[in-house]
Amino acid sequence: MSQELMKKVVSLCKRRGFVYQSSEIYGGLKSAYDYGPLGVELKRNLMNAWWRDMVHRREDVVGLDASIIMHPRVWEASGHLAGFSDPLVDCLVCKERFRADKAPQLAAGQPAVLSFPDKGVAKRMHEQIEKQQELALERKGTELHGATAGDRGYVCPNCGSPWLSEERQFNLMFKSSLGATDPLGDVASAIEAGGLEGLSGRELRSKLEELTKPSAVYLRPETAQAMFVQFQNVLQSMAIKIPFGIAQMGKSFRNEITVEHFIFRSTEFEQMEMEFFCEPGTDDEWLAYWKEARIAWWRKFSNDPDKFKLRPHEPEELAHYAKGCFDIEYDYPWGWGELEGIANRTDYDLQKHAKHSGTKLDYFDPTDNKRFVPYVIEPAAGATRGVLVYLIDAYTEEEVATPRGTTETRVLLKLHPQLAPIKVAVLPLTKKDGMPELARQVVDRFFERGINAKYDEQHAIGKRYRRHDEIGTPWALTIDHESLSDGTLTIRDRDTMEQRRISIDGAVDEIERLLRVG
RNA sequence: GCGGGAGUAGCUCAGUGGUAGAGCGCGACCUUGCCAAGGUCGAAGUCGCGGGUUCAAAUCCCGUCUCCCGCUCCA
Repeated sequence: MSQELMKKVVSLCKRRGFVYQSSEIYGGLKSAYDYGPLGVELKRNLMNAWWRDMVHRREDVVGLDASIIMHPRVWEASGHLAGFSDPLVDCLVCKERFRADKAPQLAAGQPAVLSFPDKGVAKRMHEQIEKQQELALERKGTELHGATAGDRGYVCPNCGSPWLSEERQFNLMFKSSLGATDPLGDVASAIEAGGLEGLSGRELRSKLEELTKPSAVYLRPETAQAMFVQFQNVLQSMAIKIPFGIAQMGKSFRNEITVEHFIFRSTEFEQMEMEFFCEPGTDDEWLAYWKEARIAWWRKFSNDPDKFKLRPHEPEELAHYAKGCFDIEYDYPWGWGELEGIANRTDYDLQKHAKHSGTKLDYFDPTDNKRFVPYVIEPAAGATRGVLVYLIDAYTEEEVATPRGTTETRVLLKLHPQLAPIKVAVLPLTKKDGMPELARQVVDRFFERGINAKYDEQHAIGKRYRRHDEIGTPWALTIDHESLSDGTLTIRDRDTMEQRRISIDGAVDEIERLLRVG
């Protein structure tokens, strides 16, 4: 059922020009998507709404648009260079994949007991292990006895098996090289000079890294670090006082271990992040403030506010630098999942960058002659996730009666008018009697006011209504015979399908009014 | 990355070795004129890609890419 919903949304996205797979004619590129003519409008509307509410409508938040490639030492300081490579291991018995550092610790030589969900599985695994490992085990119900832990010092968290694959490093940041000369040239020279002969795999790797390091740069895995790195510049150039925030929207890149759920988790994604700098001691209040403000913001544009919830992080779940954290989760078709994280990052980032850069990153409060390193509350939202959430939220099917006495399914996107790609469709009832000409004049009035309107005369009127329902156009204005004589037109509501007459001269003002109300 | 499923027209899918199909959608025209109406005609497919088996492959085999589900990670 819910998987059906996801399929329908994905299909509609392609059919109606919201989201296409990247490089599709070349077979597609894994986890890369392009936003089509309607998708780009939806995404921009969402991001502009965020910017408007987070920056323009507040005195205490300013914007930033930093470069995607920053000094590589930024990522040393932030911990991303180290922390983004977690050793992962596969269980050779049950095929579970897990993080080595989070697996149950068991000293070498200790008895390792394997356990499985039922006897059938246990029996099958028993035979498989004895065949593969040439080792006799004893089966007691769902458990297998007689194995011992290896030198690795841990066992599979799922079944308890000591038979594990090699630890594999996953480099989650996208690496590139800065400069017009190819760093592989240096590697080639080193090989020619014989400098790489006789090295072990590990030594060779570190040597190659050393050779390529001078030109190595990374695509940012999050937009946040730029706000810390530019903290001092913003503070000084804007004459702004704490508490204040720096907001930024933009692309980030992560080599995720697994990408999934359409645009939910992709290697290239778009974020809307804000770092709110406050005095230590006020951080708990600000975390409470921002988590409420942020979930209210998401709910504002939704048809189903109950599908958003705040989930506090368990202490053991918290990132090492975070003092407290709330996720805003959405009830996706596959279950609850993250949409935004609001974290109390303490002074961790500013301290780190101060130390690594040798620059003081603190704040002097002139009112009480106090100097301190601010704490940071970070509401970090996924913009591309937001697009997906509102598409799912908006997708609606309803049974409607036809004039022929049958019923049929009407598909509509109940997008919030401020998010809808096209705000208003202007339709001549027929292609005759000067209706198209008058309708075009009406569209021009919307163009002049910068409202995305669409003239449409193709097919019968009912079909045009339905097509605009499907792309979420909230209002349709129809020029009919009366329009020609009395200067009025009908305005049709997407959700109720109800119509009323308004004056043509007042149409633009009316849509602007509805857009503000909506 | 590992395990499972899938890829045929824009979309949804049928087609299991013998001339690539349907519905919807799309385009033109006729008719109608306020909720996917009817009619006529039409365009559209590297059957994901590459290789192999075969007289013959969408169909069988191998490889590969992509998508979906699970594990894991995160905005």
